[in-house]
Amino acid sequence: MHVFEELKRRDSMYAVTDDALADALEKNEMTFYLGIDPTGESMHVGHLAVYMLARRLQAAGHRPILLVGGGTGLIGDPSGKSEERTLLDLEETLAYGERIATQIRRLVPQAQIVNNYDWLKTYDILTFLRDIGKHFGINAMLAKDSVRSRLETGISFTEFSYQIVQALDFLHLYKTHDCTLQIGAQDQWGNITAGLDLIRKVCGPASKAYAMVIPLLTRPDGTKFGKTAGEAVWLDAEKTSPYAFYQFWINQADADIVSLMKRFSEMPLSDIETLAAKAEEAPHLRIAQKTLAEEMTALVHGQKALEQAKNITEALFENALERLSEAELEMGFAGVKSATLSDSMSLVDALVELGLAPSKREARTLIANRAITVNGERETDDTCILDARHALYGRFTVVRRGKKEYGVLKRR
RNA sequence: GGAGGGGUAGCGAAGUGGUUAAACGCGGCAGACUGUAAAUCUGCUCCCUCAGGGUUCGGCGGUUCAAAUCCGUCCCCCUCCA
Repeated sequence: MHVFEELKRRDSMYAVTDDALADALEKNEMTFYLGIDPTGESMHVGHLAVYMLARRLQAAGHRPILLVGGGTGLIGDPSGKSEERTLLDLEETLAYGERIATQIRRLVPQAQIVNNYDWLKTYDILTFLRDIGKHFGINAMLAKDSVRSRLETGISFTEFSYQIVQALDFLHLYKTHDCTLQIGAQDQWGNITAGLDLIRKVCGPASKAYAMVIPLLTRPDGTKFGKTAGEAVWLDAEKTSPYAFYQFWINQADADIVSLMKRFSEMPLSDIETLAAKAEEAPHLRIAQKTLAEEMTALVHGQKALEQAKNITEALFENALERLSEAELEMGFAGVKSATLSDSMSLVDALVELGLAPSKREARTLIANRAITVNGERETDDTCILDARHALYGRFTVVRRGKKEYGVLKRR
């Protein structure tokens, strides 16, 4: 099956500018680009979908350029933002850019990585206004969703200009790298088409460039994909442990998992269908969730981290902490809330200290409600004191609230 | 400008002088069941601390032994009239 058709079937295509793209993708080796503005220190799981698209195109023989928006990040994309953002520092943006580039490199190994700060930083204003600005009609710019939705609440000239700056990227890559396709998420449509318009005006009607955007991830119940308890699921292992990342996928609902597999997994569609059939027959095994969790965790964090995540999952959910080695305990709980303990501490204080309860009073309530477990044993005594007797390997005391929230006390 | 109705905990909504920290529903958090699911059932859900205390019913001021409840005043919302 051809990539274009495959992408359609995988619900990974929301819109393309021109159906001739199907042909172009089939006949040529195209160079395409995908950009991200480094507005934070890590990407999250929501960013992953479009990088999977990049991988698919790459696997189909096309050449990816992954752009880090050190320059555009300094301007601020108004898309999807209801109000003006405060500007980020240059150093901060560049530092974030470094970290994000590292993540990108892992997701799409052989890709070329560029930073638009390199060509935007020296752009002079007269050239910009005369050679570029002339090609942009204010009316068209105002009509873009990203701007129009802000006319009521207000938008600065800086953010208003964002679409031009991003268009400049596409033009630059078109000219210097023969890049003829930009991909992105649905909300980037306006910015991407701005680039196409600019290319056509600067390079003439014979120029040919395309856009392809993926649909937003939506869930049947309308809740947002990519968050657990309101927290974003990050790709950075420091911010979201590989175990938590694995769990995020494991916890996807049956109703969503097949469409998520189509979007994220690199398994052939036929295999996904087979898997979906199996899952429907025996939903309790959650084979689809497990398969996707494994694939995504291995991709983002590597095979070793995946093995750990699975091992920890097994021990935790079978309530068999003793099965974990000292090293596994240490690594497994690396990402969970922890506190150090010199001698002993009351369970109530420990719950507060670990952030598992907001106050001592609520800690007691949780204990009374049978929500608290120490090293896998339910503890219902709110006068319980944690000391050396509770320490696994003489070092770790694992406190759990509810089914999935953990904290660990580490003895010095 | 005039007439009426209303502002109660995250949301919706009872309560119109005293056992009311405030019914009930939703949401949230747990427990049972299960598949780390859904549905269902059960408990908890103003704040802090051990017993006990503190602060709430739009704001402020008053009456009273006692106020979400009565009085004054101010602010905001809705409907109708001008």
